[in-house]
Amino acid sequence: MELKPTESELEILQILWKKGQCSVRDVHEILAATKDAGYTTTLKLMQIMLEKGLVERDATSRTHIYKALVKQSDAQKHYLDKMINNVFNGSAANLVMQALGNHRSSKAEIDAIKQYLDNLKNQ
Amino acid sequence: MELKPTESELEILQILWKKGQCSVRDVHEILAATKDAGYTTTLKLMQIMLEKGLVERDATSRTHIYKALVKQSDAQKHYLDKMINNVFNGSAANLVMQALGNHRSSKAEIDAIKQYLDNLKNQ
DNA sequence: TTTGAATTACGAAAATATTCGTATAATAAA
DNA sequence: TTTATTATACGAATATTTTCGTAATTCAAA
Repeated sequence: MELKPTESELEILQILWKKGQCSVRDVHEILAATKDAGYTTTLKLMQIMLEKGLVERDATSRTHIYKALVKQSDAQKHYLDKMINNVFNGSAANLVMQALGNHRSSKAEIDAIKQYLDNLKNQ
Repeated sequence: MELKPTESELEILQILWKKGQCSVRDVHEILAATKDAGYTTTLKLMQIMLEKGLVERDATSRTHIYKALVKQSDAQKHYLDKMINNVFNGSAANLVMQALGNHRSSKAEIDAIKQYLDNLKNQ
C-alpha cells in the first residue's frame, strides 16, 4: 500500500490521530482555527482521502464519521526516514542531537532516552 | 525570508549541500542515477530556485556554478520542528527514540549521543 | 406540512509543481 | 572554417493539489 498523504491530508490525519474519530465538521472547525478554508474544501479532502484508503468512514448516519487508516507510527517511520535521508545526510544520530538541542527536554525524558540507548547497546 | 523548497527542490539542495557547488549537469547526473527526468527539467528547477533565492550562481563562465543559499542547519531545524508537531504530537523524545530504533546506529554514534545527553543534563 | 439548516456528492476552477520541447548561443572538435 | 556538442533561456504542456460553487438530500424546527 502506498503511503503518501499530501501536506493538507497530513494535517487532517493529525487531527484524526488525536481525536480518534471525527465528522467532517469536527475536523473543519479545528482546521479553521489555524487557516481559513471553506467547509466543502475540508469535505472534499476527506473524500479524496477515503478514495486513497488513508481513512475509512462510517456512513450509516447522515453525518459520516471518519477514522484514520494510516497508523501514526507508520507515518512517523516514513517521514523520519525521508527526513534523515533528505536533510541529515543519512545520519540518525545527527538528527537526534539536533532534535535534543532545539527542543528542551525534561530530565525524565533525557533519562528515558539514555536507558533506551543502553538497551540498544546490549543487543 | 520564506523557506519553502518543494520536494524536488529539496533533492537538489541536498546535492548542493553535499557537494558544495555544482553545475546543472553535476546535479543532473546525480539525480539521473535515481529517477529519470530530462536535463532541461533539472535546469529549469535550478533556475526557479535561483529566482526564489534558494541558491545563487556564478555565471561568469558558460557553465554556471550553483551554490545553496539556504543553510542546511536551518532546513534541519525547520523540518524537525514541523515533523515533531505534525507527526510526533510535539514530543521530541518520542521522535528521538523512534529514530534510534529504526536506523541501526553504530556503537560510536550511540556513545556520542549519550555523551551529548550528559552534557545537556549538567546545564 | 413547510421552511431552513446542515450534510454529502461532485465537477470544475484555481493554484502549484513538474516536465519537456525548441530556440539560441558558446565552445570544442574535425 | 565548418560541424557537432553542450549550455542556457523560456514558454508552454502536464500533472498534482487545493479550493470552491452548486445541486441533491436529510433532518429538525416552526
